[in-house]
Amino acid sequence: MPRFITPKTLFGRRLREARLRTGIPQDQLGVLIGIDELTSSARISRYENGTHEPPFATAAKLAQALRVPAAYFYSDEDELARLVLAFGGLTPPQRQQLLQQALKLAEVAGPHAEAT
Amino acid sequence: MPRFITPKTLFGRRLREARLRTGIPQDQLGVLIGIDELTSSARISRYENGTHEPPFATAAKLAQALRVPAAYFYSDEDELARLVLAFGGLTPPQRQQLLQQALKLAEVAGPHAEAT
DNA sequence: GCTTATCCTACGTATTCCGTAGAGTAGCAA
DNA sequence: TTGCTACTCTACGGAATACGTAGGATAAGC
Repeated sequence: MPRFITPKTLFGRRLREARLRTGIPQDQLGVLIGIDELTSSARISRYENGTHEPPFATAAKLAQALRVPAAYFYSDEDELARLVLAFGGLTPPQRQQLLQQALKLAEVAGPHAEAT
Repeated sequence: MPRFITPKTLFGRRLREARLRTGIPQDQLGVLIGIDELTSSARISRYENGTHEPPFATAAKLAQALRVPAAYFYSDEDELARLVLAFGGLTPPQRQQLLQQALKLAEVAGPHAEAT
């Protein structure tokens, strides 16, 4: 069996990206979110490879463990993924500032676009 | 039975928010993503109320129908949700610009934060 | 070769979702 | 009031999916 299967899902790709950034193995990540050490590697592996898709509650725990917003795992476009990631590293006032910038750009783009 | 149950999940809350913004009923939304008209209201209702959680493929279709990034449904913080929403309404160059702004802010915030 | 660390997967069980069918609520008109 | 329509919710059983278990596969280092 191959050492690394290419993720078949967006979720799997993002999860692996985030996990490898931190450098921790699959089983350790599983334990971090409360999975029994015996089964944790299997679970994470299936998430990353895309054979199984976890419920959101699990995704949220993974996000917390990896220090990324949960929405990161579901960001289809890479630019959006990076934006979400950056947002997660900002202080509250910086987040406000970034949001204001986004809203201003959206106004110019087209008021028909959803930007409540 | 009450006319509107308060969503028990983040996904349900966001989905209802997005759907009501467009003003279309549950069954129409379901049909838009290819669900049979007979069953579509039931499905959407369960998603919104949080009794069931759809697979991501379904969430992606809903996002497309409602013209929001799929990540919007999984954005836990309201500010992030609005940011993602705004991003969805931008042109490619504007997205680039917004991302650059975010990365610059992230640098100042703390280089230890993940902002690759 | 052996050992260790890491990742993958087949099997059966458990959990969750889906389609069906129908009921509850609100609004409006006659 | 009654009836009609639009919209939303939910119980049930069958279908689909995830989970726990156990063990196999690969790569690196000794």
